[in-house]
Amino acid sequence: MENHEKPNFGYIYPRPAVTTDCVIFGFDMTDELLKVLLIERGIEPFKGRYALPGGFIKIEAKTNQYGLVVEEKNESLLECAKRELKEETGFDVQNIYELGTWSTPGRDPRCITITDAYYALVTIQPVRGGDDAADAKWVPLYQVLNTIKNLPDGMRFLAFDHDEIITAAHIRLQQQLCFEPLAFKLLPKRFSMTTLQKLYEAILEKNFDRRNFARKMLDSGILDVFPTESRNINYQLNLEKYEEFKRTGRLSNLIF
Amino acid sequence: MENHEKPNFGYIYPRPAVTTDCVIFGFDMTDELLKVLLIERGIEPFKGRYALPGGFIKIEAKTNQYGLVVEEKNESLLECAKRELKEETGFDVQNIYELGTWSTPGRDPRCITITDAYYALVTIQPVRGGDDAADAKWVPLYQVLNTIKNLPDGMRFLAFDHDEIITAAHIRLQQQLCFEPLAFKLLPKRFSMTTLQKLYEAILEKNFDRRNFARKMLDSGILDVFPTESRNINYQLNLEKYEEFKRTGRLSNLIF
DNA sequence: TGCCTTTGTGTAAAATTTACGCATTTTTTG
DNA sequence: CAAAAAATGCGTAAATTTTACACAAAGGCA
Repeated sequence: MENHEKPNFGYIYPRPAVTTDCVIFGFDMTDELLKVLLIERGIEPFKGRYALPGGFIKIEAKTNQYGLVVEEKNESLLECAKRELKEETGFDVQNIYELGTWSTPGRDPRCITITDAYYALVTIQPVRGGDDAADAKWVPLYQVLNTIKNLPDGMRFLAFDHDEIITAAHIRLQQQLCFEPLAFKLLPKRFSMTTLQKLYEAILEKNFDRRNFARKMLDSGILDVFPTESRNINYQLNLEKYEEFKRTGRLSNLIF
Repeated sequence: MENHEKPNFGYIYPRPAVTTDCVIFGFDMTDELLKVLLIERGIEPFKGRYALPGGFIKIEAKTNQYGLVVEEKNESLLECAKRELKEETGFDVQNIYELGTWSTPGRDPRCITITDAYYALVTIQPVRGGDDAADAKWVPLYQVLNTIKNLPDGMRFLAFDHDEIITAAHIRLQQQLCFEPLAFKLLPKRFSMTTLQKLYEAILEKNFDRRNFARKMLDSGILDVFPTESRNINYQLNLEKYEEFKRTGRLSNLIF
């Protein structure tokens, strides 16, 4: 990382540095809050501020005896995002989606840096005894967004332009919920209807009628039903039926 | 452009080259087809093949007497996309949206290149006597997509990975149509209801009932009505009312 | 045990979507 | 130019979906 803080000596045709950043969403079933995973920065710039996990793309250049580049190997941006996530938070993320690029001149004080932002959905482990990744912290999304919204003009809460990225990620998550069964990726395999509803409410910032919500979900046919020991019922997403529903059904049936 | 074809001599910490590409959509009212603007490449690689307009991001680096970079100026990726569009096609594009990045290793035979793809919506000028931009060509989208779909495994129609980009752009356009009045940006200010319907049908690849389509559009309240000399009626998007509708109305009312 | 909360199951009214009918104007074509 | 064909404006009735709300049974808690 520190490599890139140096000016690019002797490089006549400048290229921007390229990073990835990732908004990791998790649904905390204990307090029913949608949360994001933030990292406290240990180095400048923005030392001590919270930031999205991320880092520079890895390119391995092999040079011959004359210093000429004879072979280059790079990872894709998606691979970069996954690798950085694993390194910084320990998460092996499956459900990760591209959000967009941020490239405003001056966004990184060190050098010209463009970032490709992602968002990922994980299930927060109910028992999290001591984080692997030091300084990683689950923060309620609404707290972050409110803080950002109420900031004086020109002030920022997170490092770099991560305020903008996290705001955009939330909007995207809301929209994406209309086309994909994203919510289920934030839950354990089986869940109660109430939990599912709380999650939808947390993401969309709306409240739904309990009975209408359940009917809509069940009528869509994408859920398998599992009785529990108690009177309660658990549900599980049936992926085949969901794909079928996407093809034949009215997608707007899942828009609330 | 050719600058970047050289290996980056002596640059110890390699960075990828960064480009933008853009899928320009236009609706041809003469034949009621959704079209995309393609450029025939005049240079290698992929000389003679069609490609999306685009190019490398501009960074101006000032070096001092010792060759150290003392100041860098860059454009944002969006600015880059707009500039390349203007240069290559003559279009001064207003309605342009980010699509995503493509960064698969090896996608550019010259060097490690990642591209940030955009899609733009323009009104095709009814009279286009000779294109400003040589070798720029409006091609029916369905023709391009069909060609791509029916290609033998491993074969490509457009240069680079532009097959994938154009396919993704179409899907995005379809989805975006549910949240934004995108279609109107492909039409002249005033248009007939039939034209609007044909455009929706072209984008979504579905047919609608004429009377139901018109009612849905008119009931949403986002259109202003203008009589013509003949019995026919013309319409025009009312942006204020559309914003109002986005806030208060059910967005799915505009999903077909 | 009694009270409160949560969960499962409905039902009726309102709103929306869908599927057409028909007369009139405009365009096409022999 | 006139007849046929296609396009346009204005409807209505049935089917479906959404919304609003009632009530009984099960579980948690003082």
